[in-house]
Amino acid sequence: MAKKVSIKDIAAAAGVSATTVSIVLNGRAREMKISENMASKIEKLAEKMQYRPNHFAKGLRTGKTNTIGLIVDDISNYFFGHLAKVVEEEADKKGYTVMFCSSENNEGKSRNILNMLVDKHMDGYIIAPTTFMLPEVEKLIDEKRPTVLIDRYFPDLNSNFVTVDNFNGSLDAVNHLASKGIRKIALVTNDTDQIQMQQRIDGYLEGLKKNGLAFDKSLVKKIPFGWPEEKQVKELAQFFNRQRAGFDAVFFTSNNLGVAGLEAFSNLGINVPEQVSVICFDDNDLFRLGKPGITVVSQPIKQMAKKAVEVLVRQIEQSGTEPSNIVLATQMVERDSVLNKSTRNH
Amino acid sequence: MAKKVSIKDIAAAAGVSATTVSIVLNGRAREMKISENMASKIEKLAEKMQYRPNHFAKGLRTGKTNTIGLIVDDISNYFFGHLAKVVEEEADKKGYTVMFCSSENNEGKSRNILNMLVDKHMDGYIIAPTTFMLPEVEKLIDEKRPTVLIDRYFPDLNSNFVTVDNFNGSLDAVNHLASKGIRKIALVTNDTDQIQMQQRIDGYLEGLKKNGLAFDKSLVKKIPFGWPEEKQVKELAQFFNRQRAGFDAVFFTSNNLGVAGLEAFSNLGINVPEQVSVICFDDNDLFRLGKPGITVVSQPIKQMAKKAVEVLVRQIEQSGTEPSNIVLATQMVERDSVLNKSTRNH
DNA sequence: ACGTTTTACTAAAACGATTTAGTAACCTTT
DNA sequence: AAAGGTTACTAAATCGTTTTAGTAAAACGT
Repeated sequence: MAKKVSIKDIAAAAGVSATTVSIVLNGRAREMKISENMASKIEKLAEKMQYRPNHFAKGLRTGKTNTIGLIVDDISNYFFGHLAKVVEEEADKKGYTVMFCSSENNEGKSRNILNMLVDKHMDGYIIAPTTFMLPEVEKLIDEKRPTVLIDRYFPDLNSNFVTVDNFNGSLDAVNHLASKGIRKIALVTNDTDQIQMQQRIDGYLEGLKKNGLAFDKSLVKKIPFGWPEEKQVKELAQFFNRQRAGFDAVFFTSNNLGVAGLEAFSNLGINVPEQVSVICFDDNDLFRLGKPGITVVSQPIKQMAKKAVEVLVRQIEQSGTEPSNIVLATQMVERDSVLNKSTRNH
Repeated sequence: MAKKVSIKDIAAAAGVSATTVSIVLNGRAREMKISENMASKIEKLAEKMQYRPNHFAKGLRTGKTNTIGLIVDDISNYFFGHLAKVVEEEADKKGYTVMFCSSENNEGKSRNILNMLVDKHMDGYIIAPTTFMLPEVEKLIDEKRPTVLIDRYFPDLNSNFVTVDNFNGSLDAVNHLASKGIRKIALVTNDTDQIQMQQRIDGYLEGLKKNGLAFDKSLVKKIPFGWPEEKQVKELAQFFNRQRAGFDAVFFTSNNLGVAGLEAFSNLGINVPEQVSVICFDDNDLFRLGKPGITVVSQPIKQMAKKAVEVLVRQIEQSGTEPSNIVLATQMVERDSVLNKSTRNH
């Protein structure tokens, strides 16, 4: 059971003090006027003795962990899973590991998670914040801890964030539907008051207005966040069934709502796009490869993650930079879920 | 800028020594004969002063982090994403957070990751090991670090693991196809020598044999692991095109191969199941909700994750338990991707 | 050849907890 | 009332680093 080698063991082996070893292994040999000979001797010894610095001791002195905390709603969600992957990749490139937690959009859990991460001294935080987290996030920023919000943000909080242009994305979607002669567009969204959802709804409203379409409250369905999928499907099936004649298209504001919606249509025997057109904010494998392909407003996930890590690491390594507010463009990806009605209408 | 409160601050406020405070806050007051009065006074003070123990100092003394490391191939993959989610949930219930890394089935990265995690003193490890990781995993176990392998394992290594019955899952798949009168079954798998893939292949082979079907080497396609999806699709399209007449069904040994395969069929204009039947090991949203629904051998992801955490935490908290080898059953989920040919043949 | 600078290091404190080895003061017991 | 036990604490060491404040010896400038 080879005992862990410490800096002292190396010091003893090299016949010098721990200080010298520490200096050399932190690459400050030149700066601290340690002789070339001694430096390379120590480096070789460290290598040979398989020295690995003790993370706790180092952290205790320096406060650094080389770890960033990532908080998302749900790691198993297509969007967040892919986000997380790129965050991890990019972080790794810059020498950081990532600790992730799912908030499940749950008040208690959101808070606990953040406290836990702070206790564990993350060097920085990338957070898709739930609305409950406002006080905690505020505190984080007050305390000058490097933080980047992602996917959504708090309008009244001056923080780093990376989002997409939700408003124009939704507007594009409605314009697209309208351009195909569709006039009755239902909206399926969730009941969180997260800003990105609000913006998507606003985009929808603006789209209706711009295209001279009436807003019909009965065509808006809000699904409580966090419901299990089957429950969402049931609820949507009921809604669709009740409003059957009332709409020609449905705009879903998130990819998991879209999935539930498609399942509901399938259960009801409603065909897409023959009986109803569908468009969804955010993409996934099902939309891309399923039959029919679902037309979506796709988000540049990779870019979002990359930017977030970039901004965060910059902030970690040279604090005091101004908050970056990054808003990326979405992209409409036309597939087969929207039927052209304009021939009929015009 | 409120300075962090330490145990000493509380000690000072309570007029006692740091020792006493430490004892009380670790719940050992009774055991150590600290008076009720003093104990509750200290607890109240800790609360009021918002004391949070320093993770590094604690770790330095005790070696514990309350963190478990999770290594998967790719967190954005449906299977691993869902696995990770449940791991996180279960770990959270038991007071642990999880740090995750994607190995990307890459030799260098696999090793680095594991070293990094060990450096950061995870209390335990849940690993979907790449074959390269054998030496590292061996070392982990030698050093008595709590470790559970998941999804796959090393046959020659006596370790905890949680897998599914890959052999019988595949056998079921082939039996199912055969029962529908299908006789020419192609196999699409990857080129890793991970045991779960090997077992799935073995199950396929056994299935052929049991059903009196000839093994045709030209109907087996191995896709190099880690190729970008488009490349996989191209390669598969080529393969399918070349062997067009040679097979009636394809058995995919993993869910991402299945996705690529469906895309290839779609690109070639080949219809499932009219022109080719499809069955896949492992499920996802596309298979479940796409048209046609894909018949799959589904894995009990939740259960796997739960078991893994359970076994790991047991090992962490009372070391010296015998390794658990847990093999869970798979389940065939019949959908619409397999055409019944038996009426024609018999 | 004298004072100053530079070189090449080191001793000890500090980070914030836990743990070991005590020790007064009080309480029993005989 | 002396011996022994219990109660309710504490001082100091320790974990493994980094950092501050040195110091002896060599080199340099004049």
